[in-house]
Amino acid sequence: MINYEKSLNPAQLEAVTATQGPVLVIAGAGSGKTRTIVYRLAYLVEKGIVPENILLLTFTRKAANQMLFRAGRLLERELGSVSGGTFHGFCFLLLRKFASVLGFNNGFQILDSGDCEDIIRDIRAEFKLGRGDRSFPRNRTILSFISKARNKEIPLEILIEKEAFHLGEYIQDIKRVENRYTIEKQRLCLLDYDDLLFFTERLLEEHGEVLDFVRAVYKYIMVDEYQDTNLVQARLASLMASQNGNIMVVGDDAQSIYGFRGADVGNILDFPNLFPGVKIVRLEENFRSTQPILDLTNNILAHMEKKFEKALFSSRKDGNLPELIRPVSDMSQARAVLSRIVELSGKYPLHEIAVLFRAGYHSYPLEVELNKASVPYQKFGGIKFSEAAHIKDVLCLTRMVGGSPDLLAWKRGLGLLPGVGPKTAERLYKAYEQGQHEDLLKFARKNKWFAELRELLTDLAGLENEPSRVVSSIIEFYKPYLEKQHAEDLPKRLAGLDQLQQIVAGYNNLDVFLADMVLENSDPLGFAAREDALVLSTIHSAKGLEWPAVMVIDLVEDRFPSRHSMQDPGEMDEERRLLYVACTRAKDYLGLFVPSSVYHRGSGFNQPVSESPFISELSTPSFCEFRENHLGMLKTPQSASFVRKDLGQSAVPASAYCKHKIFGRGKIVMAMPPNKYKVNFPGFGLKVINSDYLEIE
DNA sequence: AAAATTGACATTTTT
DNA sequence: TGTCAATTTT
Repeated sequence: MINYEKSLNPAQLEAVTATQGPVLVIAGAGSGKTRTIVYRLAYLVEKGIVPENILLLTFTRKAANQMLFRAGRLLERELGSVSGGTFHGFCFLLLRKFASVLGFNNGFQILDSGDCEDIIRDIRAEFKLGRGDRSFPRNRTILSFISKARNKEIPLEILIEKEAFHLGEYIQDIKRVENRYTIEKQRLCLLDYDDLLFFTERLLEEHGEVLDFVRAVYKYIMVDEYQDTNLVQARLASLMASQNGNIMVVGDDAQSIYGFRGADVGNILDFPNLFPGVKIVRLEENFRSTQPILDLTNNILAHMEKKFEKALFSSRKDGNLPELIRPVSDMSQARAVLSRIVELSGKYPLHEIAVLFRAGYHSYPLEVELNKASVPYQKFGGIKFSEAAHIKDVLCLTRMVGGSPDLLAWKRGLGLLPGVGPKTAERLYKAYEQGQHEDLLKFARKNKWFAELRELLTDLAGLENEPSRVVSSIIEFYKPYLEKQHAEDLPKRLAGLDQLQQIVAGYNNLDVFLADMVLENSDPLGFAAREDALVLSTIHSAKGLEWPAVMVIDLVEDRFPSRHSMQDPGEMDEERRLLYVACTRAKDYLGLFVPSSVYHRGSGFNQPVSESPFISELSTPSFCEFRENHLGMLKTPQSASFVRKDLGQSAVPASAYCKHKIFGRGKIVMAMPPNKYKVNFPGFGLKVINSDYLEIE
């Protein structure tokens, strides 16, 4: 038996043991949210609930797997029979099971964003929209507005009026595209991400027997990261749970960072109205970060326009102040980060150090430095593995193996063959769809590459349950094309194909594999993070994770907050929450980097940039500041330390960050520490510059 | 109709 | 940085 009282604090215990009826858990960052869910899973099973009756919806499948693994370890049994995953993944499985109910007799395919763009491109060509008009919105832009309008459930024209006024003149054209897009998807049995959710809702609402089935199976529902659900997801959850009301949702409004995708903080705030009699539990004790780090994050939160009071406190009272480092440029920033990493790696293994940033490309200069220094790293976020051109090629060829016709896959797959372009590909597809095999045969006699592909597809037909064999054959077929097309970075791409083979080895069904490749962005090598690699990640992909040492880079205007968000105060708040999420990932060390200039593509020079307003607005310095001198690097005294006045004699080992090689010589300007700290730099002169800064000579 | 070439351009975040 | 669309050549 598990001793819950001993392992959990009172609030956590309350959330764990409230198994009947609706529960809302407001879980501050680092408050043991995952622990609570894990123990609750175990508790339910110990109380005799059959694992099959539990549904755990999380933001990534990786998170779900981890929780199931940990609960299983507590119980000393496998919990694989709990259903867990993302909303989208769950919806896919449900729709697949009941595809025929919705009229998809030959199944359906899931579209990734590249597929969707292809459809939009065709529609634009057909309507001859935006020919020669350079300001006509890009396909990607059109698509993102269509999706956003759907997610927010507001008409497209209103969304565009509100968020993209400059596109006003194109509203009618975009609406035409939207209509056609919907029709086209239906015709080809294709579902995009949003369709998965809306079709599932329709399935449950219009088919009572399906709803009854779902309710009978999933008697206990838990939803993690509820602050990032959108309207239809919230409706799905309540639809499935409303009969017996055994639903627990967990979230933190301060960490809502997916508004751009239609996530609605209102969901978590409205939950009590949706389920009257809900039990509300607040987890406010932070087990992750040291108090100086929490002081900084509370400081960030204090500037929120819309404030929800939250009093996070830590039992880890000691610890270093977060540091703020101002390198002269982004290149210099990369070197400074590298130098910190080298130093931190004496204390922590590489995979316990993370560098976080706002957008995928912000890490490029750093990646160059890491490669030069042969520091292994693993990057999360940015481009999706399955959307890299070569992976996508292989996946499309694989899609052609399944029996059901798939126009997009045919177009891309056949387009690889010499002598075949869009027109021919479409012609061949039509022939295939209508069973005119003679036409295909005729072309095969003319084009040996097509003949070869046809033969391969025939050989692989019927191997739906051995996806691994299918994919390896496809890869062998594809390799010559890869060599021809991507000769420059061949080794990297070949390695990617190897990875793909490793991934597919874990599947026994081709369709499920293909769907997962579209639905599962997280790490390509499964849920085992590499043990020996530094972590680079966008902040969005860092959600829910934690590291002993965290660095946040590019805290400058236009990058963080992103230039796009500057107009709307609501989006500004979301950016601020994003910084909050980034900083609350840190357990012991937090480093914030503000380069004074960044490389500007257009001019080819470094342009000066000002610091992020989120840094300027921090009222009292919650950090120790270092400024890089233009003459070179600065050296800090090794014996420097901060002494907490209220702790008497015991010195805080601030020297840990005062001996960096990058700070080679010159002067240091640092922030005046908060009142309760006293600076102690033996052997060095301290000069007060103003009420905010000290200079050390 | 397909392939090669040029020229412009735009870059958040993710299921 | 590479991606995307328009243009020219095969």
